Amino acid sequence: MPKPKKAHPVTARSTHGVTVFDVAKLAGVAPITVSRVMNQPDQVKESTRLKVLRVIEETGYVRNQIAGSLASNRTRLVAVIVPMLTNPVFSDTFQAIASRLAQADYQVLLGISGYEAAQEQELLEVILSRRPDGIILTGTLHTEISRRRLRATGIPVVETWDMTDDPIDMLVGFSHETIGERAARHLLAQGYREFALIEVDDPRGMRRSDSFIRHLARRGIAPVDRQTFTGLPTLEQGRRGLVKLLPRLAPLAAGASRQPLMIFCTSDTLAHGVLTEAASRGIAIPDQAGVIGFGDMNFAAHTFPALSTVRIDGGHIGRQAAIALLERLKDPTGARPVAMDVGFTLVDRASTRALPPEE
Amino acid sequence: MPKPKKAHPVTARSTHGVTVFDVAKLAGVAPITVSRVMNQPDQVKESTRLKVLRVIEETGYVRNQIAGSLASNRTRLVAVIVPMLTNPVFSDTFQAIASRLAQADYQVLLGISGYEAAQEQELLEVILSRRPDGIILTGTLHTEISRRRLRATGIPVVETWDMTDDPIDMLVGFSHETIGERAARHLLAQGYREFALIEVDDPRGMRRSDSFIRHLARRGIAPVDRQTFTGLPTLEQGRRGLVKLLPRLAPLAAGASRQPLMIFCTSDTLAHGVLTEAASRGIAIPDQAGVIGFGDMNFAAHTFPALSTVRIDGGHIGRQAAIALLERLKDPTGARPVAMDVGFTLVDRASTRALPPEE
DNA sequence: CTGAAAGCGCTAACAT
DNA sequence: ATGTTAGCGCTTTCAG
Repeated sequence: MPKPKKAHPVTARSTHGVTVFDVAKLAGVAPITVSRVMNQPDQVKESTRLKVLRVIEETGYVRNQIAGSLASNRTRLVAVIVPMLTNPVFSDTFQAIASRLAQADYQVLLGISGYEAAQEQELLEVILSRRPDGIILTGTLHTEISRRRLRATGIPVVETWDMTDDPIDMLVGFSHETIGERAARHLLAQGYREFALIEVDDPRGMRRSDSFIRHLARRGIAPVDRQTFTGLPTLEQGRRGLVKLLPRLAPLAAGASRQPLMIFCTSDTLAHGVLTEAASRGIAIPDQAGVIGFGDMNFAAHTFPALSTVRIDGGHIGRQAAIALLERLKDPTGARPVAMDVGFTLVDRASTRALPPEE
Repeated sequence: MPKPKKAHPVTARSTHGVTVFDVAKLAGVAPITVSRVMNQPDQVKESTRLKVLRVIEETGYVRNQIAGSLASNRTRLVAVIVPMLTNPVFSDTFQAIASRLAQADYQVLLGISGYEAAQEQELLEVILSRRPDGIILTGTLHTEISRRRLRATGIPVVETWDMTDDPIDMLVGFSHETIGERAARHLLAQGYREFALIEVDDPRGMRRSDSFIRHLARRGIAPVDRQTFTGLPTLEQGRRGLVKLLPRLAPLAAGASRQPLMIFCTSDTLAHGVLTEAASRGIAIPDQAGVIGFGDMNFAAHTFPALSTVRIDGGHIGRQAAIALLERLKDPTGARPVAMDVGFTLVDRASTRALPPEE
């Protein structure tokens, strides 16, 4: 007598669940046919398909994707690493990615890196062990080990929120350098001639700053007063930044006629702090000083005065990243390189203004 | 001659990767020992452990959690379903959950329900097929099928952002009814005697509204002018809501002395719309009308005037939910029921004020 | 269009 | 402290 299989002993091994074998037996077909009903329904005759579907319904069978993934070597899982979800620009990106991928029956595995390349590397280790079909990263600043590992796996990767000449694989973002330069051009065109800068020591933001200053220097404006803080940007730092810049504003307070100072902040949060401190000190924005931020966070339009800023469309980045990845997953062989610049928008609100031409 | 195993043929079946067998052979141990080095390092003698770790390092072995999960029937995956990530309160909750779980070596699988119980049910299907070790849901409004399925699986479930007498399993949230009542009490104590309500047809928000009105009625104040809109709350709806309430404000505009109208909004976004419309019409807040919102979204403190509201600490909910789940996962047998009310805070800002006692 | 056989890579259970 | 055996539940491959 052959030993009975599927005895469902109560151990950690068994899930007591209905399996394809159970469904197959009840439907009078082979397990593989049940599998086909779920994965390639077109290849199954309608009558058989309906029969199987009815049994699935009756038994309450829930497929086991774990087993399926192991056998097929595809997980329908995409891992997304984001620095921080409490920043609305990233949650927009993430939501867009998840929505677009869900439409194509992919699920999203989240990792939060906290802006740390080292933490990202650890996350990647865990993530790779789950064999995602694709990976979407934020930024292009990864450890060399991360880059090597990712390239070695051959898993499609999309880097977002930045541009680089040496992407791991695909790329959807914008150029921090271009933002710095375009902002400088724009503010010069508006008539500003005096500049200061408030930033935190985030490398991406500093690339905007550097580019901003570089362009000003080319136009003969240097040096720029640069207040650099440490860590994630806070309102408090913006306030302190303005306090440090007070000497630059003093001459006007004394009645001397002069151009307003333009304060370039690498984050809306810092800029918001500047506005707050200015209000508390009776410094008139934009008359005594102009302020521009970065991100167009949801409060930017509602500060007083409303904040001029650089808008990044996080949702758009997410959608494009998802689309690029899906394209590749659909046709892994036709791997054209993807490097999409989604650009940005300079948003003029009340915290800056066009100045009358100089005498 | 025995047929050779592990020939790594180039097919969809093989991943060409290093496996535990390869590592085991090179380290001169059995595969299970390699497994133990990764999962129960304490059970392996230090010398063997180091030997195995070195081989792992040298070969660049990346473990396959898919296979591990199938064999051990544990995935170290927690599924989280959120209505919408672009709402900061939910991204706070989600981030807190992901961070806390990551500390305990669990990864997070995201699902976005778009506030739809039907969509949630479909998501659940996909999610259950991945056999998560735990599930965290937003709200308690699920389809009956979802509830049954979840109970049937025996997977630990945490419902959040609400209270109910009949949870699926664990519960971490607050009572919408209590909020309505407490808000009514508070505003009555401040001296308000006339009330209106702007809401959207979200069931959770309407439970706050109903409770608010019920309490006012008990104090002899009825009926309350109730403006109900459809869909997700927008600033625009708030503006239109105030327009509809203009007749209630007219007598005061005509010079008659009377109490300001108190406008209870089920969302900060609606309340913000009211403030915006009021500003554009020269209606004085809080003198002619008081406004209170819900959520304490990040703009609430920065509107003009600053918005009074009901604060929910989304991060706290997320952390507590994660902790409750981890506790259960650590000791599945000692399953005490969890039903934690995290409460809320009434935040008084400039859009409401204590009125002088009536004559 | 359907099926039989053979794993995918790992770990539970039971030795030793 | 380590090893042997036997799957976990599905899908690829190769035949009909």
